[in-house]
Amino acid sequence: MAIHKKEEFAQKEQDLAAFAKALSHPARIAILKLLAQKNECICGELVDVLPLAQSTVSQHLKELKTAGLINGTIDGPRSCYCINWKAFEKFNSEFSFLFNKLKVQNEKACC
Amino acid sequence: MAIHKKEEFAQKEQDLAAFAKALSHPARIAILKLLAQKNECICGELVDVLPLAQSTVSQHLKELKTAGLINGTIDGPRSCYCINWKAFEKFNSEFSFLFNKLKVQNEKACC
DNA sequence: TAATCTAATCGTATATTTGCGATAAAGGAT
DNA sequence: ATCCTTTATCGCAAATATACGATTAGATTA
Repeated sequence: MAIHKKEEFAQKEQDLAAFAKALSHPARIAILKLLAQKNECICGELVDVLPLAQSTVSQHLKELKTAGLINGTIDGPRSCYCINWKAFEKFNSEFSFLFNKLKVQNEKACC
Repeated sequence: MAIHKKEEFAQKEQDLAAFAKALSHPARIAILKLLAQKNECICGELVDVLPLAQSTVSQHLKELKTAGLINGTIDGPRSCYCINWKAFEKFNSEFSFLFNKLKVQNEKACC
């Protein structure tokens, strides 16, 4: 892939794609589910539950954090994570908007 | 990546991840938008609008089709595409379900 | 201070994705 | 039958993603 083409698309399309990309691995879906099953931040624990090495889990967490889907705070020698609802809702509504818009415009889709 | 780890996660998590993966490139988001702006199937046209070579567009279409997000029919020497609403709605509602479920369980998220 | 514990980062190997040009396949036009 | 048009596929190169062990960094404990 000699040339980057992603930049040539609209910013909104890039943002949606980046959001989807963050969700595009089962490990990251699983992490989000685990973060949701607790009503407090999770410090560690993820490595024990997931079938992955500590470094790999840390890498997935970093990706989710970079994408803005989770927050991480340092608590002594640990790191605690929870879902960033604001960003999450934002992207969810953007997706819903796209999907609903598509649906309305295409009720008589052909094939 | 010597070993495949994706298979060790729950099927539902794999399905959601696969859906997100299909949406994880701006070109594919753009294709879906273009398919939605017409009330009929698009035969060609996509290559003229997108900043990509014909073979690359064809490849993205194949990925969307493999993921089940679009339908394709052959019309003489052309191929026509439109969105597969059934699959699209299914995944959308699954995502919404996941997100809403998370939201309800986590109204007092901490960080 | 030294030992320990947790988590991030580094280095590396391998797999996958992205992109293009070239080619093939298949129907329509001359 | 021969050309043309359209689209899929092949083959390749380069970039990214995935995963792990080893190491580092930072804080708590003995």
